[in-house]
Amino acid sequence: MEIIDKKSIAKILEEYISDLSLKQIESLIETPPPDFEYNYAFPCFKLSKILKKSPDLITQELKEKIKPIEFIESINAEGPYLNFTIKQRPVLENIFEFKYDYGRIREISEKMDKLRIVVEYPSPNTNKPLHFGHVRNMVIGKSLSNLLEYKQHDVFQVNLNNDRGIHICKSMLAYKKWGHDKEPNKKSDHFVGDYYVLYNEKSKKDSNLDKEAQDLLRSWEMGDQEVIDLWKKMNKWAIEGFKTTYNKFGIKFDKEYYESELYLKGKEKILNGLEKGLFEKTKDGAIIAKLKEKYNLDDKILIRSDGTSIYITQDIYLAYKKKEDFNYDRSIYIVGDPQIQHFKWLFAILDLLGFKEDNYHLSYGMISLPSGKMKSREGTVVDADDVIEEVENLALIEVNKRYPELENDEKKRRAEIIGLASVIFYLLKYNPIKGFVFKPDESISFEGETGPYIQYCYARIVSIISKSREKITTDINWDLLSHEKEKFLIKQLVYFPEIIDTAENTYSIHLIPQYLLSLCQAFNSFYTSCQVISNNKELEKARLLLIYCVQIVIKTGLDILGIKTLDKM
RNA sequence: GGGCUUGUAAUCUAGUCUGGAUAGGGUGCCCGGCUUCGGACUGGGAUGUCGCAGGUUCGAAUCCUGCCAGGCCCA
Repeated sequence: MEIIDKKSIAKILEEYISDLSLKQIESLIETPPPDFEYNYAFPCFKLSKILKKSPDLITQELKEKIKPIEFIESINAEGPYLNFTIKQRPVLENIFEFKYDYGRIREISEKMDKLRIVVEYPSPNTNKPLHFGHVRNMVIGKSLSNLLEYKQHDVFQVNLNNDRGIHICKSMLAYKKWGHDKEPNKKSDHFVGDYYVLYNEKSKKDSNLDKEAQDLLRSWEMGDQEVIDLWKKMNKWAIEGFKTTYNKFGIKFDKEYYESELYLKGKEKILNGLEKGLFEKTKDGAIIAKLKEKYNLDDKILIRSDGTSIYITQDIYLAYKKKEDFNYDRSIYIVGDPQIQHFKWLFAILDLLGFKEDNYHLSYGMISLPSGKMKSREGTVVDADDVIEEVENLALIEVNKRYPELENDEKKRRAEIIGLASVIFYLLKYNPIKGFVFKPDESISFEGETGPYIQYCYARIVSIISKSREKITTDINWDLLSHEKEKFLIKQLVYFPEIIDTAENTYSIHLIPQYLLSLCQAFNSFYTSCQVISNNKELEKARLLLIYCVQIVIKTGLDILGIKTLDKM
């Protein structure tokens, strides 16, 4: 067994290039444009500068020096590029042998270090249901967790419920005034959210309400039993409602934190830091962190002059708490980009306190509507559950069109899987840094670069395999996979492990959907020009192996994204 | 006022970290492909000042500087 990837190519080159390190060589290796048959290319421009020779000449010389390698089909000098073509056989043999592990073939064979990683998401407020922005957060958090787990790390998924503060008091006040002790007659987080919207409607006309909400918050802080009971009841509804939505996406938390239990904590850490001279006290008595010199950040107030602490104090506490709970090597926060500054401060202050852990804020852009920002207080949001339901209904219509005779339960099962795939894939295929405008009609589709496109490809493969009477084996005539489409398809398969690797190292989940699209495009193109089942049984066996390998890779990729496959769709 | 970030065809987007082969895809538009394994598919075509202007370089969508526009954060 020979692992085939960029690293393997770099190792070969290392023997012949003394002027560059292995790492440098690896980072120079690139993937040639699609219509080149080569799998990898090494451009010799850098060497040309060092050696003061023309890149073309260096390429030529390298080509002549390099001895034949087991898994390399051919090495080609083309201008300044040294091109490598991989043999097909070891690629398909690796996939066939490693199956689901193919994407982590190095970790499995070389026993890499395991890390303990905490991923925190989606951390909602408990006064209103989840909206589409939360869905983006959830699918990023979930798929990243899946990816890290796939790469053999111990992953702990945690959630921070923002369950206290003025926002929840507003919902509580509205319920108190107009709720008449009703029990939820709909999904319970939506029930709670209705009162939040109601509050904001009423408060436009009645300015006293804001004062009453503040009073309610004060009573809560004083521990007024009646208020606490109401607060508990409504939070329970909200959180129970969320759980149903989390379940849809297969999300389960190892631990849930509650702001109400944390918000007073962290003060001692600050006071401790003050004693050690890490922070400063201003004239009016506030405590601040001076971060300009060391971190090039603005000063940050930690405790106000009236002694009340602010939001960041509890996050400082929570960082320590998570360390205590999970003894992590790395802690990742999935939080939207409005909070970028907040996390810069948080990490700087933690660093100042001597808490030198590997913290990372994975931020993502906000989703807005054609009419502008989503505003939950006005109810102008894309509701998470609504979108999911809508997409599932669309999928049901499609399933109905194709299979009117199916049992209703089966139709629904398929529609749910297809609909979710569409949503998840749509949210994960773009670079998370970009915000975007959600247009319901255009955004969720089943055609083109979509989840169902990938699922369809998978179902086609399943269908062919089930129709063939041949056994899938690596005992095939390797010379038969010579069609241009076959070569191109195998070329895509080679890249899977390093795509997974880059996705992990740079937290770039979107590389996986992008990769699956190119793989499936390659498959569909192969499909239209190459018949698998045929009278030529040797050819059938060879192609069967090929599509079986494609199936494994698709399945592995979709699994990481949290998308289910269907044998029939 | 300070900081972060985005700008690629009608439209959405990959590529930008680490400069390198013809800027890849999708939607929409035009013309094709099912008596062959699933047409949620596929073959071809038209559409580009890679925001603008300089600079660095043999070579810039990619790096640097300035400007313009959007988003966010801080004050």
